[in-house]
Amino acid sequence: MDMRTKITAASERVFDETGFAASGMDLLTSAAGVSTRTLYKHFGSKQGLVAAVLARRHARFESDLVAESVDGLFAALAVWVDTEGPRGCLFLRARGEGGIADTAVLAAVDGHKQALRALVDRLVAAEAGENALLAEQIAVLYEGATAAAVYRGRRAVEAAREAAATLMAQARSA
Amino acid sequence: MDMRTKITAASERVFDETGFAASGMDLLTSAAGVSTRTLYKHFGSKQGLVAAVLARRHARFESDLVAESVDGLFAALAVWVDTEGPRGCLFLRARGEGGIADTAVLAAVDGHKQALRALVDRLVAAEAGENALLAEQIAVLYEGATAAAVYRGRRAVEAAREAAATLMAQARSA
DNA sequence: CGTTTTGTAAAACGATCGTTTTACACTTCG
DNA sequence: CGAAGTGTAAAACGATCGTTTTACAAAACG
Repeated sequence: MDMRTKITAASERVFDETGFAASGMDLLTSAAGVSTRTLYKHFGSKQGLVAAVLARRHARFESDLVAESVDGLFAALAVWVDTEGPRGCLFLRARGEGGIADTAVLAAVDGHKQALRALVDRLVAAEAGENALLAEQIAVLYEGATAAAVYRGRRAVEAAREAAATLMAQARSA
Repeated sequence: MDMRTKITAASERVFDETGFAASGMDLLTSAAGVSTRTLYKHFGSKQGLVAAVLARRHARFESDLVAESVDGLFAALAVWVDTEGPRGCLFLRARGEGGIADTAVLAAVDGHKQALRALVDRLVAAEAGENALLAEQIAVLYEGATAAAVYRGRRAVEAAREAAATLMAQARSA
């Protein structure tokens, strides 16, 4: 495993569990098992590391969420919540912390959300035809399941999954 | 206006716009127009101020969201987003920052979310009878609208509102 | 073999953090 | 009047922050 992967993998976990601002460089380097100097050689700054972690998160998101249906999207989210734990959307959390939300971070958040939206659009269109409102509703359900799972756990994802199925069926029959 | 209100009102805005960890005490005191000493006399610590701000937020939430229907709940959220701006749920953001999420903060988050859930339960029961799954779905839509509005704006709230209406109608006719 | 690269360990940098303290002004009220 | 209470202004506290630097080890490669 190369250094960049080793460091971003460990940092992703630390940021996710501890928060961005609250994760100091000492914690990040010791979690990755590398020296301060090595980390700075590869990422330049903490903001650079944050951007790299968000890029990794997005790549992981895209490889894990290979859903071919709206229902499969929520099934994949349920698996993610079970295996990674329910800690909300890391992109929105980064954005919400403001102090670390520089231009690169904001661009990473926008890119991720646009990709997610494009996926939802495609799945909805395949099952119920082009329907911008329905796609927005499914996307809101997905976002809500991610956020609500933080304090409601698996139930939130399952409820969102069933709500999505109801909305899709309703749109298909109309 | 008494000191506690003056300080918590200004701090709520600062925390919301800047993030918790990224808002230093200097920024908070100057935004409130008070001295460092006065702030510490009233709140003891930054964590104490955060807890007081979350308590104020919850009180404001309860007085603004006097909804008597599920649809009214989303209508009130639309007004909130229009007037306050879409910056996500302040409670989940506080929780997500980890570094400031002490026991008091976690308790404030839980209390707020349980109150929100109780409100949804009551509104759903009044319109469609006791229905735990439906209430969970409406709550997820509400949470999703709050989160998605950060990058989708008003549209997310309107989509959630219509999705909730569809789910409520479906449940009422079943 | 000698140089370059890539890494570690650890000290040190200035800046900023949350917090405390010192010193002083203005009410309030017995 | 005089004491207590509440406020401001500003310096200073030690701790920690992100970052840079110094010193050195081990492998890679011409």
